[in-house]
Amino acid sequence: MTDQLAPSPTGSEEGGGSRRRRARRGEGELLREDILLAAERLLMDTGDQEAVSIRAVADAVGVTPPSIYLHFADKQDLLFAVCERHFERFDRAVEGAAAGASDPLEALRRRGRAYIRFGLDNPEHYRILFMTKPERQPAMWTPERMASAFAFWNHVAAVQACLDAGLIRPGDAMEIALHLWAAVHGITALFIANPDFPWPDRDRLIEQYLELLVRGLAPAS
Amino acid sequence: MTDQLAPSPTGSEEGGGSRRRRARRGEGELLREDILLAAERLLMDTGDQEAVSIRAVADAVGVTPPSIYLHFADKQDLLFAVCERHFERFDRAVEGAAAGASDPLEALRRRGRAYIRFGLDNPEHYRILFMTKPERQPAMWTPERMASAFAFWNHVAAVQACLDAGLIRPGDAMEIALHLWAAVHGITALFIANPDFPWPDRDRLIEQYLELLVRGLAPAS
DNA sequence: TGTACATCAGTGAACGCGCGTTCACTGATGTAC
DNA sequence: TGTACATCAGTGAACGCGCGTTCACTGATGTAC
Repeated sequence: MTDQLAPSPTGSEEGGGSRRRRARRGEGELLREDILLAAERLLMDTGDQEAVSIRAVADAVGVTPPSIYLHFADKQDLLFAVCERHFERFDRAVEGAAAGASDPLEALRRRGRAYIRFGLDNPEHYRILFMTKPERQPAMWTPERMASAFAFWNHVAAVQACLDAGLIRPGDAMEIALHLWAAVHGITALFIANPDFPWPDRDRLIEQYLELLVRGLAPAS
Repeated sequence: MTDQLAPSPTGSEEGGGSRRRRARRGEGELLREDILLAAERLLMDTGDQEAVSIRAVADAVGVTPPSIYLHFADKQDLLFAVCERHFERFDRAVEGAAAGASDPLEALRRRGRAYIRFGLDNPEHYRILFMTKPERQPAMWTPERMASAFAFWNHVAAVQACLDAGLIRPGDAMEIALHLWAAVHGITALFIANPDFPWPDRDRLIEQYLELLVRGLAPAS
Protein backbone atom coordinates (compact mmCIF):
# COMPACT_ATOMS: atom_id res chain seq x y z
CA MET A 1 0.00 0.00 0.00
CA THR A 2 2.94 2.32 0.67
CA ASP A 3 4.04 1.48 -2.84
CA GLN A 4 4.67 4.85 -4.41
CA LEU A 5 5.23 5.09 -8.13
CA ALA A 6 8.82 6.21 -8.44
CA PRO A 7 9.76 7.61 -11.84
CA SER A 8 12.87 5.47 -12.18
CA PRO A 9 14.14 2.34 -10.45
CA THR A 10 17.56 3.93 -10.34
CA GLY A 11 16.36 6.45 -7.83
CA SER A 12 17.69 4.98 -4.61
CA GLU A 13 21.07 3.44 -3.89
CA GLU A 14 20.60 -0.07 -2.58
CA GLY A 15 22.66 -0.89 0.45
CA GLY A 16 22.38 -4.60 -0.07
CA GLY A 17 19.65 -7.07 0.60
CA SER A 18 16.78 -4.69 -0.22
CA ARG A 19 14.93 -5.63 -3.34
CA ARG A 20 15.13 -3.40 -6.39
CA ARG A 21 11.97 -2.34 -8.16
CA ARG A 22 11.56 -4.02 -11.48
CA ALA A 23 12.23 -1.84 -14.51
CA ARG A 24 9.46 -0.77 -16.82
CA ARG A 25 9.29 -2.40 -20.15
CA GLY A 26 11.95 -1.03 -22.51
CA GLU A 27 13.94 0.28 -19.58
CA GLY A 28 15.86 -2.89 -18.94
CA GLU A 29 19.11 -1.18 -19.85
CA LEU A 30 18.90 0.88 -16.67
CA LEU A 31 19.93 -2.20 -14.76
CA ARG A 32 23.11 -2.47 -16.78
CA GLU A 33 24.10 0.98 -15.63
CA ASP A 34 23.34 0.17 -12.01
CA ILE A 35 25.31 -3.04 -12.17
CA LEU A 36 28.35 -1.17 -13.43
CA LEU A 37 28.00 1.44 -10.71
CA ALA A 38 27.64 -1.20 -8.03
CA ALA A 39 30.64 -3.15 -9.27
CA GLU A 40 32.73 0.00 -9.30
CA ARG A 41 31.60 1.05 -5.86
CA LEU A 42 32.22 -2.42 -4.49
CA LEU A 43 35.74 -2.23 -5.83
CA MET A 44 36.35 1.14 -4.25
CA ASP A 45 34.76 0.34 -0.90
CA THR A 46 36.27 -3.05 -0.26
CA GLY A 47 39.50 -2.32 -2.10
CA ASP A 48 39.49 -5.95 -3.06
CA GLN A 49 39.10 -7.32 -6.52
CA GLU A 50 37.96 -10.65 -5.13
CA ALA A 51 35.06 -8.94 -3.44
CA VAL A 52 33.53 -8.15 -6.80
CA SER A 53 31.68 -11.41 -7.25
CA ILE A 54 28.57 -11.83 -9.34
CA ARG A 55 26.64 -12.51 -6.19
CA ALA A 56 27.97 -9.49 -4.33
CA VAL A 57 27.21 -7.18 -7.23
CA ALA A 58 23.72 -8.61 -7.59
CA ASP A 59 23.12 -8.12 -3.90
CA ALA A 60 24.39 -4.56 -3.96
CA VAL A 61 22.05 -3.72 -6.82
CA GLY A 62 19.14 -5.50 -5.13
CA VAL A 63 18.66 -8.15 -7.74
CA THR A 64 19.33 -11.89 -8.06
CA PRO A 65 22.58 -13.21 -9.56
CA PRO A 66 21.09 -14.52 -12.81
CA SER A 67 19.94 -11.01 -13.66
CA ILE A 68 23.53 -10.00 -14.21
CA TYR A 69 23.63 -12.35 -17.15
CA LEU A 70 20.88 -10.42 -18.85
CA HIS A 71 23.42 -7.67 -19.44
CA PHE A 72 26.85 -9.26 -19.32
CA ALA A 73 27.99 -12.48 -20.94
CA ASP A 74 29.99 -13.50 -17.90
CA LYS A 75 32.06 -12.15 -15.06
CA GLN A 76 34.99 -11.26 -17.31
CA ASP A 77 32.72 -9.21 -19.48
CA LEU A 78 31.48 -7.25 -16.48
CA LEU A 79 34.98 -6.60 -15.19
CA PHE A 80 36.06 -5.52 -18.63
CA ALA A 81 33.30 -2.95 -18.78
CA VAL A 82 34.34 -1.61 -15.37
CA CYS A 83 37.93 -1.33 -16.52
CA GLU A 84 36.99 0.48 -19.67
CA ARG A 85 35.14 3.12 -17.70
CA HIS A 86 38.10 3.68 -15.52
CA PHE A 87 40.52 3.97 -18.35
CA GLU A 88 38.34 6.77 -19.64
CA ARG A 89 38.46 8.56 -16.33
CA PHE A 90 42.16 8.00 -16.07
CA ASP A 91 42.72 9.48 -19.52
CA ARG A 92 40.64 12.51 -18.76
CA ALA A 93 42.63 13.09 -15.57
CA VAL A 94 45.99 12.99 -17.35
CA GLU A 95 44.96 14.89 -20.45
CA GLY A 96 43.17 17.50 -18.39
CA ALA A 97 46.22 18.09 -16.23
CA ALA A 98 48.47 18.62 -19.23
CA ALA A 99 46.08 21.05 -20.89
CA GLY A 100 47.17 24.34 -19.36
CA ALA A 101 50.93 23.79 -19.42
CA SER A 102 53.16 26.61 -20.58
CA ASP A 103 55.70 24.47 -22.41
CA PRO A 104 56.03 20.82 -23.49
CA LEU A 105 58.35 19.88 -20.66
CA GLU A 106 56.01 21.33 -18.08
CA ALA A 107 53.22 19.40 -19.78
CA LEU A 108 55.22 16.21 -19.35
CA ARG A 109 55.78 16.96 -15.70
CA ARG A 110 52.08 17.57 -15.20
CA ARG A 111 51.19 14.35 -16.95
CA GLY A 112 53.47 12.47 -14.61
CA ARG A 113 52.04 14.15 -11.54
CA ALA A 114 48.47 13.48 -12.67
CA TYR A 115 49.29 9.87 -13.44
CA ILE A 116 50.70 9.25 -9.98
CA ARG A 117 47.91 11.17 -8.32
CA PHE A 118 45.22 9.21 -10.10
CA GLY A 119 46.83 5.96 -9.05
CA LEU A 120 47.07 7.00 -5.41
CA ASP A 121 43.48 8.26 -5.40
CA ASN A 122 42.13 5.10 -7.04
CA PRO A 123 44.47 2.41 -5.86
CA GLU A 124 42.23 -0.56 -6.50
CA HIS A 125 41.37 0.58 -9.97
CA TYR A 126 45.00 1.27 -10.69
CA ARG A 127 45.80 -2.19 -9.48
CA ILE A 128 43.41 -3.74 -11.94
CA LEU A 129 44.49 -1.56 -14.82
CA PHE A 130 48.25 -1.90 -14.43
CA MET A 131 49.19 -4.41 -11.77
CA THR A 132 47.11 -7.42 -12.71
CA LYS A 133 48.49 -10.14 -14.83
CA PRO A 134 47.04 -10.52 -18.31
CA GLU A 135 45.32 -13.87 -17.92
CA ARG A 136 43.29 -12.49 -15.05
CA GLN A 137 42.23 -9.54 -17.07
CA PRO A 138 39.21 -9.69 -19.33
CA ALA A 139 39.96 -11.72 -22.42
CA MET A 140 39.67 -9.11 -25.15
CA TRP A 141 42.11 -6.88 -23.36
CA THR A 142 44.75 -6.88 -26.06
CA PRO A 143 47.95 -4.85 -25.74
CA GLU A 144 46.90 -2.66 -28.65
CA ARG A 145 43.60 -1.96 -27.08
CA MET A 146 45.27 -1.23 -23.79
CA ALA A 147 47.79 1.11 -25.33
CA SER A 148 45.04 3.08 -27.00
CA ALA A 149 42.77 2.87 -23.98
CA PHE A 150 45.05 4.65 -21.61
CA ALA A 151 46.15 7.12 -24.22
CA PHE A 152 49.65 5.80 -24.46
CA TRP A 153 50.08 7.43 -27.82
CA ASN A 154 49.21 10.81 -26.40
CA HIS A 155 52.02 10.24 -23.98
CA VAL A 156 54.43 9.41 -26.79
CA ALA A 157 53.29 12.55 -28.58
CA ALA A 158 53.97 14.62 -25.48
CA VAL A 159 57.52 13.26 -25.42
CA GLN A 160 57.91 13.97 -29.11
CA ALA A 161 56.87 17.57 -28.51
CA CYS A 162 59.70 17.93 -26.02
CA LEU A 163 62.13 16.39 -28.48
CA ASP A 164 60.99 18.75 -31.19
CA ALA A 165 61.43 21.74 -28.93
CA GLY A 166 64.91 20.55 -27.99
CA LEU A 167 63.89 20.47 -24.31
CA ILE A 168 65.16 16.95 -23.71
CA ARG A 169 68.14 15.08 -25.02
CA PRO A 170 67.65 13.38 -28.39
CA GLY A 171 66.36 9.82 -28.50
CA ASP A 172 63.53 7.61 -29.62
CA ALA A 173 60.22 9.06 -28.44
CA MET A 174 58.70 5.64 -27.90
CA GLU A 175 61.61 4.47 -25.76
CA ILE A 176 61.71 7.63 -23.71
CA ALA A 177 57.95 7.39 -23.23
CA LEU A 178 58.36 3.85 -21.94
CA HIS A 179 61.09 4.95 -19.55
CA LEU A 180 58.85 7.61 -18.14
CA TRP A 181 55.91 5.28 -17.93
CA ALA A 182 58.04 2.77 -16.04
CA ALA A 183 59.20 5.49 -13.69
CA VAL A 184 55.82 6.93 -12.76
CA HIS A 185 54.36 3.46 -12.59
CA GLY A 186 57.11 2.48 -10.20
CA ILE A 187 56.44 5.04 -7.54
CA THR A 188 52.69 4.68 -7.90
CA ALA A 189 52.76 0.92 -7.66
CA LEU A 190 55.15 0.95 -4.74
CA PHE A 191 52.93 3.26 -2.71
CA ILE A 192 49.89 1.16 -3.53
CA ALA A 193 51.47 -2.20 -2.80
CA ASN A 194 53.16 -1.03 0.40
CA PRO A 195 50.92 1.52 2.09
CA ASP A 196 52.33 0.57 5.47
CA PHE A 197 55.94 1.16 4.55
CA PRO A 198 57.43 4.01 6.60
CA TRP A 199 57.39 6.45 3.70
CA PRO A 200 58.69 9.96 4.17
CA ASP A 201 56.40 12.79 3.04
CA ARG A 202 54.63 11.57 -0.03
CA ASP A 203 54.18 14.72 -2.06
CA ARG A 204 57.71 15.84 -1.42
CA LEU A 205 59.04 12.45 -2.48
CA ILE A 206 57.00 12.59 -5.67
CA GLU A 207 58.16 16.08 -6.59
CA GLN A 208 61.79 15.20 -6.05
CA TYR A 209 61.30 12.05 -8.05
CA LEU A 210 59.86 13.99 -10.97
CA GLU A 211 62.81 16.38 -10.82
CA LEU A 212 65.22 13.46 -10.84
CA LEU A 213 63.58 12.22 -14.02
CA VAL A 214 63.56 15.63 -15.67
CA ARG A 215 67.28 16.03 -14.91
CA GLY A 216 67.87 12.63 -16.42
CA LEU A 217 66.09 13.72 -19.57
CA ALA A 218 67.87 17.08 -19.83
CA PRO A 219 69.95 17.73 -22.95
CA ALA A 220 73.74 17.50 -22.57
CA SER A 221 74.80 21.00 -21.59
CA MET B 1 57.07 -56.87 -3.21
CA THR B 2 58.91 -54.41 -5.42
CA ASP B 3 59.13 -52.28 -2.31
CA GLN B 4 62.78 -51.37 -2.12
CA LEU B 5 64.10 -49.73 1.01
CA ALA B 6 65.11 -46.26 -0.10
CA PRO B 7 67.40 -44.40 2.31
CA SER B 8 65.29 -41.24 2.34
CA PRO B 9 61.71 -40.43 1.42
CA THR B 10 62.96 -37.23 -0.19
CA GLY B 11 64.67 -39.20 -2.91
CA SER B 12 62.16 -38.87 -5.74
CA GLU B 13 60.23 -35.83 -6.90
CA GLU B 14 56.54 -36.59 -6.83
CA GLY B 15 54.70 -35.56 -9.94
CA GLY B 16 51.36 -35.53 -8.21
CA GLY B 17 49.03 -38.29 -7.18
CA SER B 18 51.76 -40.80 -6.34
CA ARG B 19 51.97 -41.57 -2.68
CA ARG B 20 54.99 -40.49 -0.73
CA ARG B 21 56.79 -42.98 1.50
CA ARG B 22 56.26 -42.29 5.14
CA ALA B 23 59.24 -40.75 6.94
CA ARG B 24 61.18 -42.68 9.53
CA ARG B 25 60.68 -41.77 13.10
CA GLY B 26 62.52 -38.55 13.96
CA GLU B 27 62.71 -37.60 10.31
CA GLY B 28 59.34 -35.90 10.18
CA GLU B 29 61.00 -32.57 9.44
CA LEU B 30 61.97 -33.83 6.01
CA LEU B 31 58.37 -33.36 4.95
CA ARG B 32 58.53 -29.70 5.87
CA GLU B 33 61.34 -29.19 3.46
CA ASP B 34 59.52 -31.04 0.69
CA ILE B 35 56.37 -29.02 1.26
CA LEU B 36 58.31 -25.79 0.87
CA LEU B 37 59.97 -27.05 -2.29
CA ALA B 38 56.66 -28.17 -3.75
CA ALA B 39 54.97 -24.87 -2.94
CA GLU B 40 57.80 -22.97 -4.56
CA ARG B 41 57.83 -25.14 -7.62
CA LEU B 42 54.07 -24.89 -7.95
CA LEU B 43 54.38 -21.13 -7.88
CA MET B 44 57.05 -21.16 -10.56
CA ASP B 45 55.37 -23.68 -12.83
CA THR B 46 51.85 -22.35 -12.76
CA GLY B 47 52.87 -18.73 -12.34
CA ASP B 48 49.73 -18.34 -10.33
CA GLN B 49 49.53 -17.59 -6.66
CA GLU B 50 46.03 -19.01 -6.49
CA ALA B 51 47.35 -22.36 -7.67
CA VAL B 52 49.25 -22.76 -4.43
CA SER B 53 46.44 -24.30 -2.42
CA ILE B 54 46.95 -26.59 0.53
CA ARG B 55 45.45 -29.39 -1.50
CA ALA B 56 47.63 -28.78 -4.53
CA VAL B 57 50.77 -28.66 -2.43
CA ALA B 58 49.80 -31.82 -0.59
CA ASP B 59 49.16 -33.57 -3.86
CA ALA B 60 52.45 -32.43 -5.33
CA VAL B 61 54.31 -33.76 -2.33
CA GLY B 62 52.35 -37.01 -2.39
CA VAL B 63 50.66 -36.58 0.95
CA THR B 64 47.17 -35.77 2.23
CA PRO B 65 46.14 -32.16 3.01
CA PRO B 66 46.02 -32.53 6.79
CA SER B 67 49.70 -33.46 6.78
CA ILE B 68 50.57 -29.91 5.85
CA TYR B 69 49.23 -28.83 9.22
CA LEU B 70 51.81 -30.95 10.96
CA HIS B 71 54.40 -28.43 9.84
CA PHE B 72 52.60 -25.16 9.20
CA ALA B 73 49.95 -23.50 11.33
CA ASP B 74 47.89 -22.52 8.33
CA LYS B 75 48.13 -21.48 4.71
CA GLN B 76 49.44 -18.02 5.55
CA ASP B 77 52.24 -19.55 7.54
CA LEU B 78 53.27 -21.71 4.59
CA LEU B 79 53.20 -18.80 2.16
CA PHE B 80 55.22 -16.72 4.57
CA ALA B 81 57.90 -19.38 4.71
CA VAL B 82 58.05 -19.48 0.93
CA CYS B 83 58.38 -15.71 0.75
CA GLU B 84 61.14 -15.67 3.30
CA ARG B 85 63.18 -18.11 1.27
CA HIS B 86 62.80 -16.00 -1.78
CA PHE B 87 63.78 -12.82 -0.09
CA GLU B 88 66.98 -14.53 0.86
CA ARG B 89 67.68 -15.51 -2.73
CA PHE B 90 66.77 -12.07 -3.91
CA ASP B 91 69.18 -10.51 -1.46
CA ARG B 92 72.00 -12.81 -2.46
CA ALA B 93 71.41 -11.94 -6.12
CA VAL B 94 71.60 -8.20 -5.52
CA GLU B 95 74.46 -8.25 -3.03
CA GLY B 96 76.42 -10.67 -5.16
CA ALA B 97 76.07 -8.47 -8.22
CA ALA B 98 77.35 -5.41 -6.39
CA ALA B 99 80.33 -7.24 -4.94
CA GLY B 100 82.92 -6.76 -7.66
CA ALA B 101 82.13 -3.18 -8.62
CA SER B 102 85.01 -0.77 -9.15
CA ASP B 103 83.35 2.29 -7.62
CA PRO B 104 80.20 3.04 -5.60
CA LEU B 105 78.26 4.38 -8.58
CA GLU B 106 79.01 1.31 -10.62
CA ALA B 107 77.92 -0.76 -7.61
CA LEU B 108 74.61 1.09 -7.61
CA ARG B 109 74.15 0.44 -11.30
CA ARG B 110 74.85 -3.24 -10.78
CA ARG B 111 72.40 -3.42 -7.94
CA GLY B 112 69.72 -1.96 -10.15
CA ARG B 113 70.46 -4.33 -12.97
CA ALA B 114 70.46 -7.34 -10.65
CA TYR B 115 67.21 -6.21 -9.08
CA ILE B 116 65.45 -5.96 -12.42
CA ARG B 117 66.98 -9.18 -13.66
CA PHE B 118 65.85 -11.09 -10.61
CA GLY B 119 62.33 -9.81 -11.03
CA LEU B 120 62.17 -10.77 -14.69
CA ASP B 121 63.62 -14.21 -14.00
CA ASN B 122 61.25 -14.88 -11.10
CA PRO B 123 58.14 -12.95 -12.03
CA GLU B 124 55.71 -14.80 -9.82
CA HIS B 125 57.93 -14.56 -6.79
CA TYR B 126 58.53 -10.91 -7.50
CA ARG B 127 54.82 -10.43 -7.73
CA ILE B 128 54.29 -11.87 -4.31
CA LEU B 129 57.15 -9.99 -2.74
CA PHE B 130 56.43 -6.54 -4.14
CA MET B 131 53.16 -6.43 -6.02
CA THR B 132 50.75 -8.03 -3.59
CA LYS B 133 48.71 -5.97 -1.24
CA PRO B 134 49.54 -6.21 2.45
CA GLU B 135 46.38 -7.89 3.68
CA ARG B 136 46.96 -10.77 1.29
CA GLN B 137 50.46 -11.20 2.53
CA PRO B 138 51.24 -13.36 5.52
CA ALA B 139 50.24 -11.62 8.70
CA MET B 140 53.56 -11.11 10.43
CA TRP B 141 54.94 -9.41 7.34
CA THR B 142 55.56 -6.05 8.94
CA PRO B 143 57.14 -3.17 7.02
CA GLU B 144 60.19 -3.30 9.26
CA ARG B 145 60.62 -6.95 8.65
CA MET B 146 60.17 -6.42 4.96
CA ALA B 147 62.68 -3.61 4.82
CA SER B 148 65.26 -5.74 6.54
CA ALA B 149 64.32 -8.85 4.61
CA PHE B 150 65.09 -7.48 1.23
CA ALA B 151 68.17 -5.70 2.42
CA PHE B 152 66.74 -2.26 1.98
CA TRP B 153 69.29 -0.85 4.36
CA ASN B 154 72.12 -2.22 2.26
CA HIS B 155 70.61 -0.30 -0.59
CA VAL B 156 70.52 2.90 1.44
CA ALA B 157 74.14 2.30 2.42
CA ALA B 158 75.09 1.91 -1.24
CA VAL B 159 73.52 5.28 -1.95
CA GLN B 160 75.30 6.80 1.02
CA ALA B 161 78.60 5.53 -0.33
CA CYS B 162 77.96 7.40 -3.56
CA LEU B 163 77.09 10.53 -1.61
CA ASP B 164 80.25 10.25 0.44
CA ALA B 165 82.35 9.86 -2.68
CA GLY B 166 80.67 12.88 -4.24
CA LEU B 167 79.54 10.77 -7.19
CA ILE B 168 75.92 11.87 -7.00
CA ARG B 169 74.31 15.18 -6.15
CA PRO B 170 73.79 15.81 -2.44
CA GLY B 171 70.55 14.75 -0.84
CA ASP B 172 69.02 12.48 1.74
CA ALA B 173 70.28 8.93 1.26
CA MET B 174 66.97 7.40 2.32
CA GLU B 175 64.98 9.51 -0.12
CA ILE B 176 67.34 8.87 -3.00
CA ALA B 177 67.24 5.18 -2.20
CA LEU B 178 63.46 5.26 -2.36
CA HIS B 179 63.56 7.05 -5.70
CA LEU B 180 65.81 4.40 -7.10
CA TRP B 181 63.76 1.63 -5.65
CA ALA B 182 60.64 3.11 -7.21
CA ALA B 183 62.40 3.40 -10.54
CA VAL B 184 63.72 -0.14 -10.78
CA HIS B 185 60.49 -1.48 -9.39
CA GLY B 186 58.62 0.39 -12.08
CA ILE B 187 60.28 -1.16 -15.07
CA THR B 188 60.32 -4.59 -13.45
CA ALA B 189 56.67 -4.50 -12.51
CA LEU B 190 55.64 -3.16 -15.88
CA PHE B 191 57.35 -5.97 -17.72
CA ILE B 192 55.84 -8.53 -15.40
CA ALA B 193 52.31 -7.16 -15.49
CA ASN B 194 52.31 -6.62 -19.25
CA PRO B 195 54.37 -9.33 -20.89
CA ASP B 196 52.33 -9.03 -24.07
CA PHE B 197 52.91 -5.34 -24.52
CA PRO B 198 54.86 -4.66 -27.74
CA TRP B 199 58.07 -3.85 -25.88
CA PRO B 200 61.16 -2.86 -27.81
CA ASP B 201 64.36 -4.76 -26.99
CA ARG B 202 64.28 -5.44 -23.30
CA ASP B 203 67.93 -5.32 -22.34
CA ARG B 204 68.55 -2.20 -24.35
CA LEU B 205 65.56 -0.51 -22.75
CA ILE B 206 66.82 -1.44 -19.30
CA GLU B 207 70.34 -0.16 -19.94
CA GLN B 208 69.07 3.14 -21.27
CA TYR B 209 66.74 3.40 -18.32
CA LEU B 210 69.58 2.91 -15.87
CA GLU B 211 71.58 5.58 -17.66
CA LEU B 212 68.64 7.96 -17.48
CA LEU B 213 68.57 7.45 -13.73
CA VAL B 214 72.31 7.86 -13.32
CA ARG B 215 72.17 11.12 -15.26
CA GLY B 216 69.36 12.27 -13.02
CA LEU B 217 71.52 11.54 -9.99
CA ALA B 218 74.63 13.23 -11.36
CA PRO B 219 76.06 16.18 -9.41
CA ALA B 220 75.43 19.63 -10.85
CA SER B 221 78.40 20.23 -13.16
C1' DT C 1 -13.51 0.04 -24.08
C1' DG C 2 -12.26 -4.79 -23.21
C1' DT C 3 -9.52 -8.76 -23.59
C1' DA C 4 -6.17 -12.26 -25.40
C1' DC C 5 -1.51 -12.59 -26.03
C1' DA C 6 3.49 -11.90 -26.91
C1' DT C 7 7.29 -9.99 -24.72
C1' DC C 8 10.22 -8.32 -21.42
C1' DA C 9 12.52 -8.20 -16.87
C1' DG C 10 13.39 -10.57 -13.99
C1' DT C 11 13.26 -14.94 -9.99
C1' DG C 12 14.22 -19.40 -7.35
C1' DA C 13 16.42 -23.34 -6.95
C1' DA C 14 19.93 -25.98 -8.04
C1' DC C 15 24.43 -27.77 -10.41
C1' DG C 16 29.24 -28.92 -9.40
C1' DC C 17 33.50 -27.07 -7.98
C1' DG C 18 37.61 -26.31 -5.05
C1' DC C 19 38.78 -24.35 -1.04
C1' DG C 20 40.84 -24.24 4.21
C1' DT C 21 40.43 -26.72 8.09
C1' DT C 22 39.14 -30.22 11.80
C1' DC C 23 38.74 -34.57 14.01
C1' DA C 24 38.98 -39.12 15.22
C1' DC C 25 41.71 -42.73 13.69
C1' DT C 26 45.71 -46.03 12.23
C1' DG C 27 49.69 -48.35 11.79
C1' DA C 28 54.67 -48.42 11.58
C1' DT C 29 58.70 -47.51 14.55
C1' DG C 30 61.60 -47.43 18.16
C1' DT C 31 62.25 -48.22 23.29
C1' DA C 32 61.96 -50.07 28.10
C1' DC C 33 61.82 -53.97 30.65
C1' DT D 1 66.11 -62.29 22.74
C1' DG D 2 61.10 -61.27 23.18
C1' DT D 3 57.26 -58.43 23.94
C1' DA D 4 54.22 -54.58 25.69
C1' DC D 5 53.76 -49.98 24.92
C1' DA D 6 54.27 -44.97 23.97
C1' DT D 7 55.11 -42.09 20.23
C1' DC D 8 55.43 -40.38 15.85
C1' DA D 9 53.92 -39.59 11.02
C1' DG D 10 50.73 -39.57 8.94
C1' DT D 11 45.36 -40.86 6.79
C1' DG D 12 40.24 -40.64 5.52
C1' DA D 13 36.21 -38.56 5.74
C1' DA D 14 33.77 -34.82 6.49
C1' DC D 15 32.45 -29.74 7.80
C1' DG D 16 30.71 -25.46 5.80
C1' DC D 17 31.72 -21.90 2.63
C1' DG D 18 31.23 -18.95 -1.51
C1' DC D 19 31.78 -19.14 -6.07
C1' DG D 20 30.14 -18.85 -11.47
C1' DT D 21 26.65 -20.38 -14.06
C1' DT D 22 22.29 -22.69 -15.91
C1' DC D 23 17.53 -23.67 -16.40
C1' DA D 24 12.83 -23.70 -16.16
C1' DC D 25 9.67 -20.53 -14.49
C1' DT D 26 6.70 -16.22 -13.37
C1' DG D 27 4.31 -12.25 -13.49
C1' DA D 28 3.96 -7.46 -14.85
C1' DT D 29 3.61 -4.62 -19.05
C1' DG D 30 2.37 -3.07 -23.23
C1' DT D 31 -0.01 -4.05 -27.78
C1' DA D 32 -3.21 -5.81 -31.41
C1' DC D 33 -7.66 -6.68 -32.42
